Amino acid sequence: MDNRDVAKILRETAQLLEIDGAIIGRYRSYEKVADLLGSLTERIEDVAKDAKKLKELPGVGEGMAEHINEILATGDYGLRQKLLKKYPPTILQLLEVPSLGPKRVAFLWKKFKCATVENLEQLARDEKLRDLPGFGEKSEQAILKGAEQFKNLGGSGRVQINVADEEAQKLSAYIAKAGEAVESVTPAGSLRRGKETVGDLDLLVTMRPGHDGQKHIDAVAEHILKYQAIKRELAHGENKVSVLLDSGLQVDVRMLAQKCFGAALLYFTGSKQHNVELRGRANEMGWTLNEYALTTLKGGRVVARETEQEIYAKLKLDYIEPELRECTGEIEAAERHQLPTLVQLGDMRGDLQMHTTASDGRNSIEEMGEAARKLGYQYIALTDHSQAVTVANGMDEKRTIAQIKKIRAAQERVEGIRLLAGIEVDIKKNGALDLDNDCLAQLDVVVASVHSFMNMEPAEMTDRILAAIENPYTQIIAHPTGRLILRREAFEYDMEKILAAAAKHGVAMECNAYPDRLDLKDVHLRMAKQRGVKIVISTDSHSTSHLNFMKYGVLTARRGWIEKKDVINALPLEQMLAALRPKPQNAKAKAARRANN
DNA sequence: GCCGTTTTCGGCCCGACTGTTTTCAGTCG
Repeated sequence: MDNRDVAKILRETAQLLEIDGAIIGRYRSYEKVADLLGSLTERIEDVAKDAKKLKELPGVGEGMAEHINEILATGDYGLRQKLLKKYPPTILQLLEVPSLGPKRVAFLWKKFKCATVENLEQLARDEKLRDLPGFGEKSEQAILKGAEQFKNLGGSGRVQINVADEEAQKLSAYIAKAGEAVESVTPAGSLRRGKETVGDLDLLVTMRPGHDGQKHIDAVAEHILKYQAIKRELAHGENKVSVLLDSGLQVDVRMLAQKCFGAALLYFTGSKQHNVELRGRANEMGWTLNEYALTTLKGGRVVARETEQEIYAKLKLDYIEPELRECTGEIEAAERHQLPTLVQLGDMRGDLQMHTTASDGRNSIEEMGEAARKLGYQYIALTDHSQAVTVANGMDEKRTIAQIKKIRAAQERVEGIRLLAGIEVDIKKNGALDLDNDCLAQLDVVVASVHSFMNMEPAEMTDRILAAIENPYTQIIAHPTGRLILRREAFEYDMEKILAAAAKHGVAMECNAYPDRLDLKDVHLRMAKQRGVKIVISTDSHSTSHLNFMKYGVLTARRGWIEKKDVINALPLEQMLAALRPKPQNAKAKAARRANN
């Protein structure tokens, strides 16, 4: 069982306990451990082998340790099963419906034995909810809308980071035009933390001093509500506007005085768990922290509020980058001045995976080179597909050799950037690479990846990737887990074994920056770093515009605590080439190289 | 169920917003 499976069982237990009316602390304790598992880099199965180590996890005591062991041993948990005899499993769906929480769900069950979204919708349509205590006509309407939304979004309701990022940019630009009262518009929330998917968008609007009265705030709110892409207004308070955009993305915009910006940015950036920790720390120091300020517990005197930096400093912490704020050890590291210096977009010197018209890309070698040069890169690798990927017009040995020549010829015409001849060679079902050694030896960069037989048994898939890593021509494993965000699960295999082999053989693991992939993901990148595996951040571009996806790869790497020194393509050309695994050079390849130099 | 330089019992982050209230409960982030 992996951490996610255990976390799911614990989270469901927490939800069922809450519906069942358990006291707050009891279900919170289950929630807390479920959250912890979501970000734990070690496998809980391994941790649990050592009883002492298991109980050292924050929030895991005698009882919880036993429950975890039960889950690992039996695949389920007695209390969860017991609660599911009392309530049907579908009752958990109801919690996903906006405007319904555990109290109302419990009430609807008690009153109507209602446990499905369909049943709920029927009750709302039959106007059976409006006369219930605590309900009314409006809540009935809200439930009806919520049920519809639940069905449309398949329950997930999250969008890829690039979608949220683009919406944020458009809306921010629009809000900035509200007039001179608006000083700045800043995205917070999971978008600022660089999470791979975003549930809803948080925008902070600071008001210019002297223009921050209610009258000005109301005017800005009015302006926002006239934004053309709004599907529905969800809430409108004194300093907050919530809307649903046509794209299905929910946006919360908060207007605030400039002097509170730091406290608000910290608060609304999250994560929730990070904030809880900070507030606890503030309390211990005799202060209280909320979205307006860090203030003294007694007397409410303001200690800090204008910038996040000031607040962290008062809490005796180094500044913590938003991408690290997931409560996975960043606060302890900040206390000990041991935070990593995260890689930045500006550190990137080149891009080592992209496609051209030779396979399934939309642009030529020259066009990709020109576009990359404009981004300030020193080098790129053109890595079209190999023959096994027939749908993408993959190249056999002959075409690959011809493509190398074309790239060398293009280099003559494109100045100011080095064009490296690469390949994205397919890892076949048996782990062999899809092109012969003579061909691979002539390439500057060999990127290997899986595009077929994705549903293999974990042990088989592990062996397959291991074979690819052990092949002396493999330098980079691209999109190592094959996941497509919100669409396809990652391959199941033994990540520990794969990373150990990559470290041993000097094979770099890719952080694929394409926003549908972001693969390796944050947790795996951190595991890779801890094991000394080198990282490559590449866009996998299929057109010149995709080259801009690099920022999402960098964000993901930052969430994995990756530093500039961990990233091969943050190195200048010669050093980057030296950092790639050296390939065996056969006589044919040497001759080909001599002819080119 | 966890946890403790105030506590081994009694708390568990906390404020905004909504809709239903005539002082508050539930939801949300």
